[in-house]
Amino acid sequence: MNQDDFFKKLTGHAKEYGFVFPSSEIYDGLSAVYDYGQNGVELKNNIRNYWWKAMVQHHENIVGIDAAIFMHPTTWKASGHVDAFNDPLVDNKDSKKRYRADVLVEEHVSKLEDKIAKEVEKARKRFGESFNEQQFVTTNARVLEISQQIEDAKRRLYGSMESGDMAAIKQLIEDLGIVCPISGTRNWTDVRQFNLMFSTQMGSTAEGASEIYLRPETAQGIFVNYLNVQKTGRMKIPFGIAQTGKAFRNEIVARQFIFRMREFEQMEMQFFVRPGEELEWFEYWKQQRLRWHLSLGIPASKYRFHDHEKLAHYANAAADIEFEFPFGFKELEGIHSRTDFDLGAHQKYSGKKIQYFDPELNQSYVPYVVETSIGLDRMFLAMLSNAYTEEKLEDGSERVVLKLPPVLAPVKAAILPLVAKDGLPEKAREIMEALKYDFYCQYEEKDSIGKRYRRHDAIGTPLCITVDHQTLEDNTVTLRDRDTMLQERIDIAALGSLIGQKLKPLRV
RNA sequence: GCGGGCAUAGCUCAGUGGUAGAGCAUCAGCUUCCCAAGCUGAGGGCCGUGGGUUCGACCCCCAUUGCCCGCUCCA
Repeated sequence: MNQDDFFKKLTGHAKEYGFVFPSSEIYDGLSAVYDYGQNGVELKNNIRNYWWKAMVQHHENIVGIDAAIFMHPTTWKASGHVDAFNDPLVDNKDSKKRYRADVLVEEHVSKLEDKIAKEVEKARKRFGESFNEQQFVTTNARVLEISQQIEDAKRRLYGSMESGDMAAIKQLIEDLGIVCPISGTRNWTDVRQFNLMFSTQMGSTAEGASEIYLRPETAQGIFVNYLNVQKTGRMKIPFGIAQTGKAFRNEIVARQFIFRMREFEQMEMQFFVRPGEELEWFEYWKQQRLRWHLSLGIPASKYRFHDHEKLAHYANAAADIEFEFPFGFKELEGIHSRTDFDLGAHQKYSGKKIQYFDPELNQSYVPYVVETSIGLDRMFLAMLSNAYTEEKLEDGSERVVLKLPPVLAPVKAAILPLVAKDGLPEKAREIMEALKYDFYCQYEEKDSIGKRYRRHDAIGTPLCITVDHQTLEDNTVTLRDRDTMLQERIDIAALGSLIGQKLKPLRV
């Protein structure tokens, strides 16, 4: 099956079985927004819980918070999002390629700088030993002319960026004679600005209202609460603060199902460390986070690290954990060494001293931060796509089964009377009552037993408990395994511990 | 956002310028009872939305929305 067909089947399955619905579908949907259905919300909650337990409850030095989505506007000045998330974009009408307008200008500038370097090299050869580079670049007419062009271009670019004058940037591109590397033409569209942050108004009247943003990342909620948590929790460095929650980005292109949505959920942990030790911790968390993934029993070949060459404005090291989605290896989780950029910026903008007194070193410093940040929706998609399996059975029939890690499966056990009479439903209800406080179980008596098995295969229920006539005689039931379809007869009293056993994560 | 494709029942799809079909699914009854069984019956669609051409449009034309495929960024 090719990637396209597989992905279509996967999204179809997700909808048909109540995992993911297009948002507001009866109104034709809302682009790149999706809703989680009755089974989807269980899977999503289970992933979030599994992460929360591993990060917060299994680490004595990590605590959680739940910060608001609305934050003071200055937060986003300090974080750099107001500036860095404003990309001026321009299309070449002939090649249909899209470029960042500022990058086009900067690349042009670096070409000019190369030209100067070449002039200098030529001159060095010509003058030999007596060559004075400083004197050459300040006097040579050609070099001076190019330098002047560079100066002009930079001044105009940064001036226009600062004032948000998109027309001026387009004029600059035209004046510099920049051509598209693909088509070689100067046939550009207008430069348009895309702010990746959603904004809304806080305050009841339009006049008195102030513009605030919906957070584009949850991390800042942790940074602005650093002092609160450190003091009230008496946290000692190194320590971490974790948070899960919604974030919003007005993506230019948002597609690929729930992989890239405008509203999405992050699971982040910011780990505060001594300056100078951040790269060791960066390595530690890279390995630790991969272990978390592998503990779910997904093959290691599905994961790989991708180290960033180009770093964001706040990072001094960055790596992704990539997962092999149906459409190839894509970023699932990011691990970033964010230095003291964020806390330093908030210290500056807020005027509050954000420092930690380290008794061992007997000195104060702004802590460095190592971030682990995973997309919950992406993890959901990773688990769903890895689990989706179409099997041909020996009798020639087919079944579709979601081989989800049992700990993540929406329903842990289905409780099924073999037939809906002879007192079997009553017995099955008794078992349901006994188990439902520990595990999410579903009772079903409609349709043939085979059909019910297949229905639960399709939503990934790891175990089916079937009550038959023998149950009434000796209190045993059959326990069917989702993956092997094998059944064993066991005592009702043993059900709880057997299900519990099935849900234990791997030790990795 | 730009270019290309698609849009008919819950799902997968047929279909013709003259009032809409199949299989599966759903519901009811009967039958069967350990891996999507059978029989009978029922419900369900202003053919994505809005315009236009036409005596008449699901079909032709235009626009719009959504989805899929490419282009750039990110969790």
